Amino acid sequence: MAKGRLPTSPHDETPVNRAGSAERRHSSATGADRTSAKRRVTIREVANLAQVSLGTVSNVLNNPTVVAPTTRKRVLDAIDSTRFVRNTAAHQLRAGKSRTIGVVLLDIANPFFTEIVRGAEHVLREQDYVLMLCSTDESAKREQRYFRVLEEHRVDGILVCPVDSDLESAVALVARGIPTVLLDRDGSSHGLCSAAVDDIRGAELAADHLFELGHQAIALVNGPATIRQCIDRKEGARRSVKRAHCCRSASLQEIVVGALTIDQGEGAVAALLAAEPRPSAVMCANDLLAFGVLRGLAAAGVGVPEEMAVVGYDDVVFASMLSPSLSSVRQPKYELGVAAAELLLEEVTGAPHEHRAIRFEPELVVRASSTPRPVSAPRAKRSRPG
Amino acid sequence: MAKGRLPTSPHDETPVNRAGSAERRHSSATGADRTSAKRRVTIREVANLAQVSLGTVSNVLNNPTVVAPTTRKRVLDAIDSTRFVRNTAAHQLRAGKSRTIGVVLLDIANPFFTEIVRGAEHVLREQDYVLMLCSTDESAKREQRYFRVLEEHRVDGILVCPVDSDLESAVALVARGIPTVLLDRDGSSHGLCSAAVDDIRGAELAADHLFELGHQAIALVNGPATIRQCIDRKEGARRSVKRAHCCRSASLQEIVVGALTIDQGEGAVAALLAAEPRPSAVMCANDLLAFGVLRGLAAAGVGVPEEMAVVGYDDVVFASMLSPSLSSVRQPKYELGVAAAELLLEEVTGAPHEHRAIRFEPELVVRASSTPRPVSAPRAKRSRPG
DNA sequence: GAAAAGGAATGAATCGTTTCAAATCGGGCA
DNA sequence: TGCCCGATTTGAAACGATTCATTCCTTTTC
Repeated sequence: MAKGRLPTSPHDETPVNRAGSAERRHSSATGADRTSAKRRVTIREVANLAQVSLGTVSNVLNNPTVVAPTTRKRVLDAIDSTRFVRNTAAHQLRAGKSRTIGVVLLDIANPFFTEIVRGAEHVLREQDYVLMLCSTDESAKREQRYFRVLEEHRVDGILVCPVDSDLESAVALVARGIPTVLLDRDGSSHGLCSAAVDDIRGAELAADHLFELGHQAIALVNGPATIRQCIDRKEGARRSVKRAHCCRSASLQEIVVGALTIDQGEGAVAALLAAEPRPSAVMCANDLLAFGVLRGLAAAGVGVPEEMAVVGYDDVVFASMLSPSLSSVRQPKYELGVAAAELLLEEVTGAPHEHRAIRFEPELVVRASSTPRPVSAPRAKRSRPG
Repeated sequence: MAKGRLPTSPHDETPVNRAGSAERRHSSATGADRTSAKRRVTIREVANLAQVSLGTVSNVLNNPTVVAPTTRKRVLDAIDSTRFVRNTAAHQLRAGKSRTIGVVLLDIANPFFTEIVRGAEHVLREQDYVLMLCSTDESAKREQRYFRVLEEHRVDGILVCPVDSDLESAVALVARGIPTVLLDRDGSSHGLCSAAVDDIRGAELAADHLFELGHQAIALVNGPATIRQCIDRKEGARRSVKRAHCCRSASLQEIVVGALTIDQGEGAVAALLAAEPRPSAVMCANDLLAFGVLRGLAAAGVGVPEEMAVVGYDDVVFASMLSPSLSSVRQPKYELGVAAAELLLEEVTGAPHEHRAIRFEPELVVRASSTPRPVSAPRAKRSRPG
């Protein structure tokens, strides 16, 4: 059944001299535990032991107040001594709620998304929901498959950062009756709930910053134009160029890569350095791309920021620790997750609720990678205020 | 229902001037879509439309070969036109399999774990399993709660990196009949399946490296002694010290922090600099701690590696990009996830199977943070071979 | 032409809960 | 004593699939 071949990691393309592995078999036999897997305790056995009916046990579980205290205690004792564990599948089948939320995002290895997940998880855990986490790696096909699986599981709702810029896939979910909230993407145009950051504004901040530093030719290392964030960030940069152009020569070149990853960023450096006119500054559609660009520039011996200024997007936690530390557009990641989860919870619980789009403001954090040549700079200070 | 208060992120302790958020309400009403949520299509409706019995539809779904081609086509068409989506809860209730795997790990924001998850997900997705991802943040209580929830959901199996060093919690799972495989932790002593890396050996590599560079007093910034990895890595360091001690003066000081995070690492720097004798090198129980230590040292104006050499553990993808780039003990993360998932799959599918412990070898990657003062070093080269 | 064989399709029973109308109980009141 | 009422408890009917012993047809064989 299990394939013998190890799939190789897309994140570790050059598996140098892969460390060998050793196996150690234990003595314990296989069938033994499997057959001994005692049948699961059901509510019925609890009822028998406690000398009550099925309905009463169910009430103790779901409506404790309606059952007499002495009976309740008897039932609870029986639950303890039988080690009863409620079967969610049966519960769900009858009651129609699964207490499960699907979370579908672009890349689980991106710290930006894990921070969002933390926020969402915090809110949902308190209400006893559990998360089904799915990473699409920006593949629409895989997104489709995950939606299908989540629907089969009858999740109570879905938080999604969609792959495609048209919101069709998300709209389809809602049409099928699944409460859905967009993550990091505005849904007001399609009447969807969402928690997002103004990406156009964020990109404007980044580009304005570069133009203010005196750069004239800047490049944008961008992801696929199917992804909304990429479209918006390009639009923001374009607006900034237009404004800057009125008072001086300003140009924007776009370098499009296949995915928002470190490796793709590194791969973009060749094109970046070959561009005409050669840009003196580059902004990236996200931090992972910027990390890759920094790595590529270092390998090519191009000094940052002296020969090339770099600005990222997301301000993931590692951005401040790079060499050189990376200027970036900060998004309130954790709060984004919290807001989206609360919105979804409203829909799921059927609380009075209007669909709405929560929008956060981005904030530019300037660090060494775009700081005008400090020549004999003191040791880079922590850039985080406070 | 939803709390008004935003929970604050444990990863973002100083929420400077939190960006405000704006809401925009859409016109679409609330009740409307909720009520219009058409009842779900069942297998029965499909049967009616296709003019066959329930059993036949079920067979088309699960045993396509036993039903005649023309009938099969009729049923498949009916499934399409009714947009039927199988209800996993009902399936699970009767068939006893949930096609769901629980993954319980210490910290979802740690790139080390996300890379493991990628590996596991790759294997499990191919077999149509979906992951329930849970992050314990090193809290035994939360781990307990997650185990409970996963058991209620009748997951087919669990991949877990346990919080406590005694493997009680994991053993208990197995005793309750839930196939369980340990992640990044050897289970042979308790007859559990596991995929792990030899942490004692890894720590020895790191410490040996420092002693070979001529350091005599080294420190270990370590996490809670409840966590197995921390215990083993300390043991490895201790063995190395003992060996080094025979030919010269060698000492090891341990600084214990509360969790394996960047912030905790930064917080450990004060103790590190106050230690007597003052260490000239420090190894950390994982990379996130090392990141924090680097940040703290930079803030304190201590030069790395001249005044203090630093070595991390895990070699997460960002380690090579820091300032200075971080020496670290590499673990085959992705492969770890793959191996664990394949092991679990064996148990779950009931394939002939002995419990066994797969063990990978760690590998030291030396970078700038511990490279003997290169004085006028050329621009740091990519440290990754290849 | 009857019997046997085997391929397809059937549908009632079942999985473990929740739900809800009906039965039961125990006083309080006339 | 008899009746009524509210508080508890009961148990059968869902929920939506899967299973499997049967039934129903055709063919094949003798």
